[in-house]
Amino acid sequence: MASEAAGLPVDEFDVRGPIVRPTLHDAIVARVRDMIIEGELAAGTRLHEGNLGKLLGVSRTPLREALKFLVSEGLLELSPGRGAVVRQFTAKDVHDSLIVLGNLEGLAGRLACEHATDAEIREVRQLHDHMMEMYEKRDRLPYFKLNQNIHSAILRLSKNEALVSVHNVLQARLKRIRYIGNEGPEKWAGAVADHEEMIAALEARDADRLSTVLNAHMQKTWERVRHAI
Amino acid sequence: MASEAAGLPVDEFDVRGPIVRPTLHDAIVARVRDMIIEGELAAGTRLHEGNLGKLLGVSRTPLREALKFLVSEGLLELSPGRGAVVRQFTAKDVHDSLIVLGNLEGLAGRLACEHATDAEIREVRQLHDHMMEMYEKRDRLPYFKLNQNIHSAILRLSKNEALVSVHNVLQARLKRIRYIGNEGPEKWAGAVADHEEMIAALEARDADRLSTVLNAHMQKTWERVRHAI
DNA sequence: AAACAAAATTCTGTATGCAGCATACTTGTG
DNA sequence: CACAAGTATGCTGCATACAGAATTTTGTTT
Repeated sequence: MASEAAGLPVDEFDVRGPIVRPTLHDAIVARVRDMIIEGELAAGTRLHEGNLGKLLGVSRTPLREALKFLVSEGLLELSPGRGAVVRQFTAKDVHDSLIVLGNLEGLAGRLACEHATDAEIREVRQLHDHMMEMYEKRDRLPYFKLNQNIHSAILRLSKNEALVSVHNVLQARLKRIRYIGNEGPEKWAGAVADHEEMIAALEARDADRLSTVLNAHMQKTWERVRHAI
Repeated sequence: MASEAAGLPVDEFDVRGPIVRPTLHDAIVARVRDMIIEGELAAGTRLHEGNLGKLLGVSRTPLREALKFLVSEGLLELSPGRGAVVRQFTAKDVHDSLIVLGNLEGLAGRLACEHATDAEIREVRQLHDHMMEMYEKRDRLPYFKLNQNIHSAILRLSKNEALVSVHNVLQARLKRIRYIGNEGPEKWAGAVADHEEMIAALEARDADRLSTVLNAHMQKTWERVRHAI
C-alpha cells in the first residue's frame, strides 16, 4: 500500500504500529552498546560526554539520554558529578549472572518444548547444523554468532516476552566477557556436545531434559570464561 | 568517623563508595515510578513533558533523561515523535511475567537456603510474624507492604546481585497490578498459608520445598490478579 | 451538513549556554 | 624536597532556545 515502485528502501508503515522510523536515540544506544561489547570502551573507562558526542556526531543532549538508558540496562554506572563509567564486573557478578541465565534458559527450554511449532524447531535444527559445519571448520566467529542465535531462538520459542526481555538484559551485560572468553579445543568440544543434546531434547520435546542441559551448559560456561575476568 | 555531633541528618560518606549524594535524576525516576504504581498516571496515558516537568518542578532535560530510564525498565513505551506513554500490560504480559517471577523467586529461595545466616532467617521470621499480626487484624496495607518485604528479603538472602536486579525490574512492572488486585478473604487465606510454609521451609533450609512453594505461590498470584487486568 | 484541505498551534527532538562542582595544577611554606 | 593550600581549568547537570514533526482547528467545497 505504501509504495508500488520497486527499489524504495523500506515501507514507512508497519502492520501493527502506525509509523516506525529509526530514531537517533536507538542508534546511539546500539552504537555505544557495541563499543562496550567489542572492547572499544573498556570496563572502567570514564565516558566523556563532549568527546564521545563529537566522535558519534551528536550533541550532548541525546547522548546523555542514551547513557541513562544504558545505565538502566546495567552496562554503565553513574557517579553523581563525575559522569558515566563502563561498568566493571567482578568475578562474582559474572558467576551470579550465569546462574540466573542458566535458570532463565532452563525455563525457556521448558516453555519452548510446550509452545514451539514443528516448523520452528526445524529452523533451530538448521541453525544447529550450520553451526556444526562452522565447528568442523574451526571457524570461531560464525560459530560464536550461530551459538548466540540458537540460544536466542530457544528464548523466542518460549513465546514469553517477559522472559526474552530479562534474558536480553542479562545477556547484554555478559556479552563482552563471552566475547573474549574463547576457550581451548577440549572445552569447545564439550560445549558442542551440550548443543547436540539440546537440539535432540528440543526435537523430542523433552522439557525436563532440555531444561537440565541448558542449565548445566551455563554452569560450564562459567568454567570457560572465569579465566578472562 | 564522619561527624561526631548528634542530630546531623546523614553522613556524607559511605563505607564503600566515595561520596553519596541524592541526585535529581534518581528523585525524578522514583517519583514518576510511584505515580505509575499508584495509578496517578494510568496505563496508556501519554506523558506530556511540559506539564509533567512543571508539575515536578524540573525542566524538560532531566525529566526526559528520567523517562528514558523508565523506558529501559519497561514501565514506559516510546513512540518516536509522539513521546512516552505509560505501558499497557496485556493479560498475557502479566501471566508471562508471573511465570518468570515464580522461577526467579524459586531460584532465590534455593540460594537463600544455602547462603543465608541464621540471624538473617530470624529477621525474616520476624517480618513474617509481624505480617501475620496484620492479617489477624485484617489490616490490608501494612500486610501488603510486609508481604513485599518478605519476598524482597528472600531475594536479598540469595546474595545474588544479578538475581535481585532482574527481579526488581520485573517486580516494578507488576507492582501497579498487584496494588489493585486485592483478593477476597478465601484467597487471602490461601496466600497466608503459602507464607506459613515458606517461612517453615526457609527455617528448615529445605531448598526444594521453599523453591516449590515460591513458584506455586506466584502461580496462585495470577488467579488473584487476573480479574484486575 | 459532512468531508477534505490548509493553516495554526502544540509538542517532541536537538543544540547551545550557563552555573556549580570535581579535579588538576601551581605556588607557597615548613 | 615534600606537602598543603589556593587557583585555574574542565566537566557535569540543568535550563533555555530553536527547528521540525504531529495534531488540532478552522475554513472551504461539495
